[in-house]
Amino acid sequence: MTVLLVEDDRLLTETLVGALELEGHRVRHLADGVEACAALDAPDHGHALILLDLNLPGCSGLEVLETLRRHDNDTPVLILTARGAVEDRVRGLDLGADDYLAKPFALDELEARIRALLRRRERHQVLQVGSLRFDGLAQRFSLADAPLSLPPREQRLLACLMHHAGEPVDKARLAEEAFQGEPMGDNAIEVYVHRLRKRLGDDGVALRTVRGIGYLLEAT
Amino acid sequence: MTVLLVEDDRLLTETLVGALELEGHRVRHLADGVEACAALDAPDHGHALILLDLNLPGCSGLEVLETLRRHDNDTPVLILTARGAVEDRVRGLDLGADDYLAKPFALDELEARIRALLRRRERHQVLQVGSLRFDGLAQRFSLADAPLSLPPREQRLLACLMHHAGEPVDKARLAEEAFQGEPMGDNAIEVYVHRLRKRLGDDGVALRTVRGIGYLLEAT
DNA sequence: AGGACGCTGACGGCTAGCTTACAATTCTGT
DNA sequence: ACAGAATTGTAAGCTAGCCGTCAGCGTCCT
Repeated sequence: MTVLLVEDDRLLTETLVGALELEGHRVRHLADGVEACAALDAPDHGHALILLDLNLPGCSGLEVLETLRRHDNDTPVLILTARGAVEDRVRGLDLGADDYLAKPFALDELEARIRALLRRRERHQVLQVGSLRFDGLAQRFSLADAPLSLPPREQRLLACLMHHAGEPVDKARLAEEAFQGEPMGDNAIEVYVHRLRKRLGDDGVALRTVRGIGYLLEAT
Repeated sequence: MTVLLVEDDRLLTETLVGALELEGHRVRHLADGVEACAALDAPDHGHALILLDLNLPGCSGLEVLETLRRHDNDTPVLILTARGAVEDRVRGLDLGADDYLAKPFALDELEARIRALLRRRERHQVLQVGSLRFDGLAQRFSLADAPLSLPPREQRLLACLMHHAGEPVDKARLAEEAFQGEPMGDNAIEVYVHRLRKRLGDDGVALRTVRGIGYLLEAT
């Protein structure tokens, strides 16, 4: 899962992207409020955390946040705001932001808050479908109580399917959530699904294809 | 199912009622907050959707909404509010409204939101006719407790028929709702109905034809 | 009877999805 | 740094089964 950074200051953006990637996060960046609203329009957009500047071109960060919460999306949001803009901060928290940080801030401080938010989130993330389990904290899978090691892309794909276990997920969505817009061949998803199926075998969990719709993970 | 419109502006009301009925909705209208509270007092008031103006005589729309949710009623609510009344809007969403629209708005926009809300609702609904069930979330059918896998067009056709179970649906409507204006032979619906009948067999549900009118799905 | 409407089975084009193979890239251990 | 292994992206062929159409037949109404 990636971190979404919504920030228009170019210098700060570069600093943050660098620092976050060094910490091992994958980062997606948007500089415009309208763009951000659009990107967050899908019910599940595949971000683990959103860093949100309130002072944006296009539409304000508060509107972005409002849009997000209106979609019943509870992705943790950390607000970045100018020191002294108390009012905005308060409104942000009212709208369901999870934390805030006043600029300028120390990078260490930011990283600590991010870790805290992600930990809080992931602790809830032990998913199970049939005999397949996913430990969100350790980012590891096990199948029939045996650890299952997967290459990164297959991990992300499977995690995404587990998140939506029991309901079909269409390919476009899988591509977006698991591979975050990285360019890819038109049958890449199919190939990965094929590889995943080989690994999963027939051990109490099935990756069914729903023709014309997408794929669906379910217990057997 | 009907749409309930709670709105005191007479002109707007007339426009909306006209537009909604043109879209095929049955509309009930109340102009007063107190009346609305009373009407929504029953746990199931039989409305599919509520369009709620916040600025009402009697008692405010927010109170209506609060009443509604206090009764554990999760009917989708779309708030209509004056542009700029951000605070009310936010409170509305907090109280469990599903969406809002700032006046003045384009009718197209309203209709799009309504469709979205109703669709979202349907997606989480489980329909049942005789021994035939449709799980809206998983987009899957089961017949006599056995999973029934259908090709996409047949799925859409059957879903549409189940949605109007017990009442006849004419072919033009089926074509429109299930196939969304895609071009098709004049015989296509009949062929699909035929294929569906073969799959459904005689397992407690029948797809009767009402000559000159259309088709009708019912339990046997 | 005659016509309109609906039913049914069959056929062929076509597309979505599956599978395999292979080259490019990245990872890993020495 | 190097070789070998694993992962990744792409292409190509294959298949099942969906989709649309048609022609022929049955059924209902007047």
